Amino acid sequence: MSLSPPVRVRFAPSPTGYLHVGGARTALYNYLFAKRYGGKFILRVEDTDTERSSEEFIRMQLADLKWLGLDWDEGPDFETLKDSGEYGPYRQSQRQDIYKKYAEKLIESGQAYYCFLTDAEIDEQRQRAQREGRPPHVDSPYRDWTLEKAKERMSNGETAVVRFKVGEKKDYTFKDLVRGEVVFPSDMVGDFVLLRSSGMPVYNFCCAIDDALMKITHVFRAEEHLSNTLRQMMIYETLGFTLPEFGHMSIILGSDKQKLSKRHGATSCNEYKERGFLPEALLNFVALLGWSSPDGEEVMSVDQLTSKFAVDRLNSSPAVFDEAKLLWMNATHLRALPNAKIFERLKPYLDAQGLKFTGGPEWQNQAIETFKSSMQTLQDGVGLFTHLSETPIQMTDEGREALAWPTSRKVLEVWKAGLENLPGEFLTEAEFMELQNTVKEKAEVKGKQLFQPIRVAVIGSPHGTELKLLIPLLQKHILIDRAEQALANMSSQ
RNA sequence: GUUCCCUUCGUCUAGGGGUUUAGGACAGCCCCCUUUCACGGGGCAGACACGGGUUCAAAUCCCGUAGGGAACGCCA
Repeated sequence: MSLSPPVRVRFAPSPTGYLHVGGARTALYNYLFAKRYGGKFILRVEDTDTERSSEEFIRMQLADLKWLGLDWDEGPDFETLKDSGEYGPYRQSQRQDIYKKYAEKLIESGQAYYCFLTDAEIDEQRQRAQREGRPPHVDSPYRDWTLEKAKERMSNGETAVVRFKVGEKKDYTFKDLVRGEVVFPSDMVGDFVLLRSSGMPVYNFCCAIDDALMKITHVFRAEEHLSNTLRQMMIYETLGFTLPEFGHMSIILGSDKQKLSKRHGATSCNEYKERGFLPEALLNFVALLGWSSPDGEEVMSVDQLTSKFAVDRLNSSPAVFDEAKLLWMNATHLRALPNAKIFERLKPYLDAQGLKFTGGPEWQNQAIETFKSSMQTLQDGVGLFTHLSETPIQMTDEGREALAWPTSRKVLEVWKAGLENLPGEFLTEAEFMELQNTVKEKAEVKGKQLFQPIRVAVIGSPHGTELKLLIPLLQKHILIDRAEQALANMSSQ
């Protein structure tokens, strides 16, 4: 299916840090919409805030997007930052000539003007307006100055911002794809800044010009931009551009119902990546924050999301980011993967911890098969695989309790002796079962008195993976070392 | 303060006048499976913010109120 004119959507992050999960959702919806209707997904970098933006941040954002698999058709390359696409440059900091040209056009036609108001003056105006119960708009005395007069004042080096001259009061109406008809009275805003005194343009101005010049047909963005739409509509109107369609989705909240922010814990995609979340799970989860599938399905791949995506199922009320559900979503996506794939995904996380394993594909397969039901994240996998490495185990309090049982010493002594008598690098499941039986008879214990001390001597905790599956994954010498260690611990107490 | 947006189980949501004793998912609780922990299976509990209208009929439409959010920046 395709729409005419051809769909062009964009994601326009401002590079002031890692990609936020809210940004990921915005990017995803735009991406899905483009794919669904055979359109183009454009990436534009809104780096006009030179104080907070940096190339480093751009790279971080692009790397996060890349990790999520949300590939863009036009925009900077994620490594070289070199543009591809015919509507570039795609970084606003490199489009200043364009903005300047349009600003001059507006100044010359009297629809914008130079303003010399200082911060202090503006602040005072705002406070007075607040006190008197008026909207805190700037009321510039320079509004009606002639261009000559303003230029004269600037000729001695004084700088000025360029403000848009808001016209006579009227209503601006548009049909929001998510919210339906939205009406803004024009006096909702005062004369707003187009160009900073440094000459650098401001968000609303660039955004309007770029969306128009880049032939963007649909703008899906967060609700916080809803009221910006008014200013952008004014710019579109005076410049004679055709308005794109807008869809403002609800914001994402933290568990305290406040806008999701750092104090809620992880908010950046990168943090979720590091904590071992799968990109497809994170995408699936955020997709459901404000959108639902027509068939009620919840667990979906990006391809399935693409084929089911439609704007009429976008929800306009805010959604709380529930990490418990994300965890479940991640576990579900993880378990759906073939074992070899899971290992492949886990590998970088193991490497990062310096964990090396000599086991081949069959060993890897067995290990994943054994552990996957208790993994929610890849980091859980790291913890589990650590048990299989030479890394010394961490003893839990419960573990110590189990070792303190009167029968535990005998169990471990027999266990260790039995291990030492066995040939080969690894135990087979059958060998383990036999040895466990020997321990049972010689130590005269059964049930948890039998297997919990053994498990503690292997992983440090009485709870965990079934022993007959776990033991064959461990090299015998590691098992012996750990049995010795456990026995040593017992004597020292 | 002004303008705009939002309001269904704890959370994400379905439902958009009668099909609803308001459905599903996560979390919670219980049971089964299980020599532990998980996984898996089954079950229980849990919501239409409030007040007015419109209508034979309202979770659904309208108006208020309350609560939350956004914007009013030389942030985006």
